[in-house]
Amino acid sequence: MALEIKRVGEKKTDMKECSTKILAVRDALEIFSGKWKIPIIGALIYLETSGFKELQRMIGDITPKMLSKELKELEMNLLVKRTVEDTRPVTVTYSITEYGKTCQSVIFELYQWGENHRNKIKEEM
Amino acid sequence: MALEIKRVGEKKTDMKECSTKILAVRDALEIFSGKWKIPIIGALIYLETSGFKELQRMIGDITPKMLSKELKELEMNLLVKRTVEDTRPVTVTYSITEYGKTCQSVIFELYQWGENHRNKIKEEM
DNA sequence: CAGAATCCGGTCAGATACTG
DNA sequence: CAGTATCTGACCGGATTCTG
Repeated sequence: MALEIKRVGEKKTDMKECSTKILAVRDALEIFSGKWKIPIIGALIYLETSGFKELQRMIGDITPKMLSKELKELEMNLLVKRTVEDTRPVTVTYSITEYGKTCQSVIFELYQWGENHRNKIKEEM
Repeated sequence: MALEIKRVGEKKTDMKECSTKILAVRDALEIFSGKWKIPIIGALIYLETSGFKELQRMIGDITPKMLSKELKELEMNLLVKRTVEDTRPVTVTYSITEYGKTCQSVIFELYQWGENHRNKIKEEM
């Protein structure tokens, strides 16, 4: 199970081991958080490949600045591939990488939990 | 699979349905993001029940303001229960709820993906 | 002990305008 | 088309101090 900590041994060891795990969780969280990461990933999975403007239209409200920034981060994390074709004017296409597709399972977990949570919270009111 | 969008029918319908899903994902993300949520949940799963100061010591660097704020949010989301015992001085204990434990699976998914991602990124350098 | 109140710098993200 | 540049208000999170 998550964050399970053996109750044997000393506390400090356990908490240290735990901190390392927490770092991994935070890494994952950071990659997906921000207002636009998930929409972008979703759109790219849907479109498979897309230009900048097309992507912007698909997502809706995002400003070019934000789109550019988020795409850079996703690219750094190897989830998205940016390709420049040397036409005139230059054609730039973005596509999701095979590796990028592996995050679908995490996103799906988040979706399920979130969906369930919404109902839970509503019930309680 | 996550964010799967049926390729039949019209785009607008699909994207709208997709937006709703994205909201659920964002809800989940919001609950776990912030610098301290995961450490707090982890500590509470470990301690099962704890006082404010004890929790603060366990987590390490967190200021009382942050701890207080995060605990309130977790309580609002039914993940944490706050109990006040009418002793003198008052004893306040925090514990994880049964429902709170259900997020372990999500956190574990995040942990696994994050851990794997760290290696992936290292490889690439 | 269990917090609340205040101050404050840094980052986030939107609006707008501009470039090649 | 594919972005960059600048300005700005909002918010996050830390430090410190104070209360019952």
